[in-house]
Amino acid sequence: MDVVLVRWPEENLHLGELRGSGTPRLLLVGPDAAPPDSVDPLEDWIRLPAEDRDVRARVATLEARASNGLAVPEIDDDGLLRFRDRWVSLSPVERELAGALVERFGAVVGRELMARRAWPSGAPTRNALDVHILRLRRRIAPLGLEVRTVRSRGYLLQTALS
Amino acid sequence: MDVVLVRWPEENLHLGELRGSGTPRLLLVGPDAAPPDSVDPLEDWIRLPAEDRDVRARVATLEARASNGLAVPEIDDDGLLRFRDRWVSLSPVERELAGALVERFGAVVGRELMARRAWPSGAPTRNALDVHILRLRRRIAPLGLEVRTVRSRGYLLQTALS
DNA sequence: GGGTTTGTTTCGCCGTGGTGAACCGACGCT
DNA sequence: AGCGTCGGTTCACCACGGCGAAACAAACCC
Repeated sequence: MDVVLVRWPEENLHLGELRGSGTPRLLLVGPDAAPPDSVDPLEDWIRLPAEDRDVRARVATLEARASNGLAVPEIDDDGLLRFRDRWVSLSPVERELAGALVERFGAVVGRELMARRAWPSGAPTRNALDVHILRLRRRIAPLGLEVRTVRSRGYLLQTALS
Repeated sequence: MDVVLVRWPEENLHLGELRGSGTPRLLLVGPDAAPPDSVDPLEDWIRLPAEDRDVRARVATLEARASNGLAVPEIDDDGLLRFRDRWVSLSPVERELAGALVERFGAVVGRELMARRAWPSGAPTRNALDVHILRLRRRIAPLGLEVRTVRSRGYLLQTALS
C-alpha cells in the first residue's frame, strides 16, 4: 500500500479517514507547527524543511510496516469482526454474512450461498440480502474493509482501496 | 519503560542489545549520516540538529508505544484498579464487575456472567447491572479505560480510543 | 452528620430485522 | 441505436427489544 503525504495541521480533515482505513501516512509538519502525537506505527511525521533522503527513508519504513502487517479479518468467539487492532460488533445476520465473506477473503461468494447461510430455511424477501449487505458495508467501513459486487456472481470482501 | 537516546552511527554497537531486549530507542542521526531503516515501531530517529520539542515528541511516542503493549489494568489487594501509573478506588460491587472485565481484558464478558459474579445468590433487578456499569464507566474514565457494549452479548473493557 | 454505596423506577434512545418502493446502470434483444 | 429487463443499491418506514441515563430513596460507613 502506498504512503500518503499530508500537510499538517492544514490537512487534518483528510487525516481522519486515512487513519480509519489504515492507510500509512507521513505528516509534513510546517516550521511553526507543533508535532503530532499519534501512537500508530503506520503514522510518522517529519519537520519541514526536510532533506529528500530523510523523507524517502520515512516513507520506506512506513511502506515496509504496512506490507508486513498484511492482516486478514477475523470473526472472534464473541462475534466481533476484528481487523488491524480495530473491531466492530455485528448483529446475528451480519455475522453470518461476514463469516461467509471472511472465510473466502478476497474471493467471490455467491448470493445464493450467503442467503442460505443467513436464512437456512429460506430468505424472507428478495432484497433482504441486499439491505443487509448495505448495512454490513457501512458497519465495516471504519475498519478499512469493503464489500464489492461482482455482478450476477456475488460479493467479495477486500481491504478498502482509497 | 524509558527511551534510550543513541548517537548514530557512532554507537551502533550498543544498538544491538537494545533491539534485542525490546528497549525503545531514539537514534540521533548526525548531519552527514544516512538515516537508518529499521521497521521496529519501538525505534525512531531524528536528524541533528533538532528542535527540543521534536525530540521530546518522538520520545513521548516511543514511550506510549512501549507501555501500550504491556499495559493491562490490574486490581490490587486493596481493591484499587491500577492502570499506567494511575488508580481509582472501587466499591465492592464495582470491584467484582471490574474484576470480571479485567480478567478478560479486550474480550467480551456476558451480562449473565457478570451478574452472577456481583450477586452470586441472584441479582436484585435486571437494571441493577446496567446502573452499575454506568457508574463503573464514569469511575474508570480518568484512567483512559472504557467499557464498550456489545449488544445482546455483554461488555468489553479496553483502552479508550484517543 | 455527611458522603458513599446500593437498589429501584421511569423514560426514551437506538440497534435490529423486515418490507416496499424508487432509482440506476449493465446487458441483451430487435 | 433504441428499449425493456434484470440485478443491485438505497431510502423511508415500522415494530420490538436491549440498553442508557437520570432521579429518587434507603442503607451503610467513617
